[in-house]
Amino acid sequence: MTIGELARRAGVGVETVRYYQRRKLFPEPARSPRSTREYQPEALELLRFIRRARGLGFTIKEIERLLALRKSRKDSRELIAMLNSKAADLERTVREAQAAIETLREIAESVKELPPTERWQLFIDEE
Amino acid sequence: MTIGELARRAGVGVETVRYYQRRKLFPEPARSPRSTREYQPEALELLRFIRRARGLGFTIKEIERLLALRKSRKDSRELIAMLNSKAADLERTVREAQAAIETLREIAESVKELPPTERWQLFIDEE
DNA sequence: GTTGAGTCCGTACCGCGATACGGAGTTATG
DNA sequence: CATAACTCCGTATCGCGGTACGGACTCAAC
Repeated sequence: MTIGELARRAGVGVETVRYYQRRKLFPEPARSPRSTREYQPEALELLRFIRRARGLGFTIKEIERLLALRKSRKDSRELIAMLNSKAADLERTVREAQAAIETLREIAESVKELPPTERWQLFIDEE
Repeated sequence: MTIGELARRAGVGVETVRYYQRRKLFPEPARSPRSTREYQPEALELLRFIRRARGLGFTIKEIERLLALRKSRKDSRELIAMLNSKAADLERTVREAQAAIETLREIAESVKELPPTERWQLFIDEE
């Protein structure tokens, strides 16, 4: 598989694959005689893994760790810890976003009732 | 008020205030004879407004627009539209985060039951 | 035989929001 | 009168995750 085909099948850009390789997320594959990268099917799996993990909110640094765990095939404790901790991060994100949504709705409601001069006070956060 | 006092009272860093001024979010105040910035109380209000808007998820570009609206004291339609649109963005964020949380929980569950070799398949996103 | 698509490489740049640095000047306190 | 605490300014750097560029190459189809 060439880099273009790999990227297309994994749903990422060619430059992204090269970027992951620079970041050492992704091993440099063997080269063909004409020096183009030759990917094995496992590379596609790996790239999909990365894409999925990104989609779940893992950073590249965290994915490095996930990949190391995957390779070492040790016990699953750390993996489970990472999954739970990421879920907890996202719970916090959700709570914060929900609080912001509520505030936005409140402001929107009040704006309708207030004259232009007072309207903007709503935005001002004391403390 | 000096920049340091302003920043402290608004809960941001001195460099952040200077940054906002560079970005034209925040007007350059008058200067004292010794060339330090002299802020009026309104500056504190303004900075708190900005901090609040940031906390609600508005980008600096969006805040520029909010500030323009605030200044122009026109009707509130655009303001309300921005509030609703930001709330909608956040709703999407919430939904995405919740979906990710669910997936993470599912993976965590399944990981416990699977041998090391199959454990990682869970992560791989087809398509 | 040339056009187009793909690939190679290094490096630069993007958006976002800050944050840090360093050398110089001013002011209050001891 | 010196030490600390501010402030000034321009510019550089950070973290994050890419994305783009440009010149050179190989290859298949027409």
